[in-house]
Amino acid sequence: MAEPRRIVVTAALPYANGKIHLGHLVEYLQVDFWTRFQKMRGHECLYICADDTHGTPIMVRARQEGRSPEDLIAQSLEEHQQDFHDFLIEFDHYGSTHSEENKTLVSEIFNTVKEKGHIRSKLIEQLYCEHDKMFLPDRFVKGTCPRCGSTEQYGDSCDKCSATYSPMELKDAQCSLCGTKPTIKSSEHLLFQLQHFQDFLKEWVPQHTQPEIARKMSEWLEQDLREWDISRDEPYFGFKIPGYDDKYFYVWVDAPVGYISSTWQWCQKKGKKLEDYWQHKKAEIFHCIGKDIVYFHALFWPALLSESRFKTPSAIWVHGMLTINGEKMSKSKGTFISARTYLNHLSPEHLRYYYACKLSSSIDDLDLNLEDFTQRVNSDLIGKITNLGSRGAQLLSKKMDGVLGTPSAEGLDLIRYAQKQSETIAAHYEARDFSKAINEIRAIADKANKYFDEKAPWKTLESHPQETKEIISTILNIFRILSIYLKPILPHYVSRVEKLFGESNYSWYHVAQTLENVRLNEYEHLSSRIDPVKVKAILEETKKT
RNA sequence: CGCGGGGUGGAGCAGUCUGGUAGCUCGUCGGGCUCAUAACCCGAAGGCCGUAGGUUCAAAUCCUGCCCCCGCAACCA
Repeated sequence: MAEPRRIVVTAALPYANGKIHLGHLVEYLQVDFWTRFQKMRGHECLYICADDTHGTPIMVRARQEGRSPEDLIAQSLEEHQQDFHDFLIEFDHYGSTHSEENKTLVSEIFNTVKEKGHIRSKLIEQLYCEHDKMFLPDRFVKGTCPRCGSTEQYGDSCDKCSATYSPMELKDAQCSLCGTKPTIKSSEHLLFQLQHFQDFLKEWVPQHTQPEIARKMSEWLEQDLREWDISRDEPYFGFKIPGYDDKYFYVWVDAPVGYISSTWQWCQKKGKKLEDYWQHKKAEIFHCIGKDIVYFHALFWPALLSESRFKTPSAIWVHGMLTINGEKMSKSKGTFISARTYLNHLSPEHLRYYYACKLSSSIDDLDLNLEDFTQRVNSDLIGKITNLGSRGAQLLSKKMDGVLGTPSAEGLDLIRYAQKQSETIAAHYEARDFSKAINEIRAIADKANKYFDEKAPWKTLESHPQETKEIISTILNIFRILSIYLKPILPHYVSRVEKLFGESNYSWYHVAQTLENVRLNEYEHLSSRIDPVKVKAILEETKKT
């Protein structure tokens, strides 16, 4: 085995103002597959995440619910962690951006870029609600589009005619909270001089993102970059900017710093040094994000990091959005399925398997077609793969003595073939082409089923017990190998397979062994078929809530 | 004419860079098997590759226009 790598992988921090839904899971699950795979390969690989807790929406909601923002984010943190846990997502550390560590690092990074001359202040005019006593971000202003006259449009753009404009241009503007007509008020803002990083980013972005993303980013990079407003006025829920009494960091400044501070918390827990993960030249850092938040991660974030003591990321992995039955998730269509609602009816491993079947390293959207989901899980995972173990184990235990024999030469050929796919499948996992990995795995299962059928061992139990056992032992060894390949995706399922064979803690390198003369433990049901009624129940529950 | 991505049998995808009999899985239909979670095996039907043009001996693949879907458009997160 090669020298162990030292890797930190992050998934985007979920916002504390909302529930985890199936769209979020596209990201958290694929990172979970990848990090579990790396760990099986013997590498040090941390899966780091945290709740994103600051900003206007949290403050406003806490105010509406008559409680403190701290109380709200504490509840959210608990719910999020429970959802992730129940989806078998295994973080090495799950923190919060509302932590002392994060506050320290945000201030440190800010002070560094300020000392290097990348911050200037400027008076900025903004809509202000006299009733709610706050400046209004774009999404808190509603009015009529100045171009096409559509009503109920937000402050930044019109979803009817796709015009973009400033909130000041919006006609009949109203505060979306209280309906009051906003006034215009100016205040001092701090601006990060992103344009200082134009050359750096022009070179950096294409080297650290997928080609499609680099093309998209060139839209910004070919123009002159603009300065980025990183301060917000009171009232705001966030960290105060050092040196100012009434200014707060914009949530998108402290959110990505949460990647580092959450790693730092893990280090403290484990007695490790943060430098080894965020500064050491051997360390690899990957950010997995949706295509909706690319510019924060591919422009602002590397620019900030480039002036700090920390490394810029090794790569940014951008994935597409989730659609359900081919359409955007929608509350009105009842397809805004929360993680919890799904879990109330179905096994997390079914969704894990389905997403793995469809995930690649491209930025294409991923469609959760509920009918396809049901069929694919039932046919592939249960019918082809699981059934192989079920047939083999029960044949051996119920009709024979329950002890694995030695495969024949022909059987060994098949086992060797399954073992030989190891590096191909590993390469697909490494490249995050999970769908290709699953294709390879399924192809092995197909061959095994064919072999099973051709040899028909159930017919020769009495007449040729020796050969019969050779065949069943071959099938079970292949089933074992398939399980090892599937372990990053189906951790609980595979732990039951480990138990069946009297083993534990499969690493990737367990595929090289062939099991012989081992007594099987009792066969436990590994996974159930999806009953379409339960899929319907999920949709019904979603419509109700 | 804002930018990027996508549109391939009923469903989900591969193939497009490097033109040359349209491939995989599911589903459907017919047959086989009965060890297994109505699972497994064999066979068949089903596609003018979004659309209209162009280049070429030859286009899903290269070029152009148009339509539809997703995302972005720097103060929503």
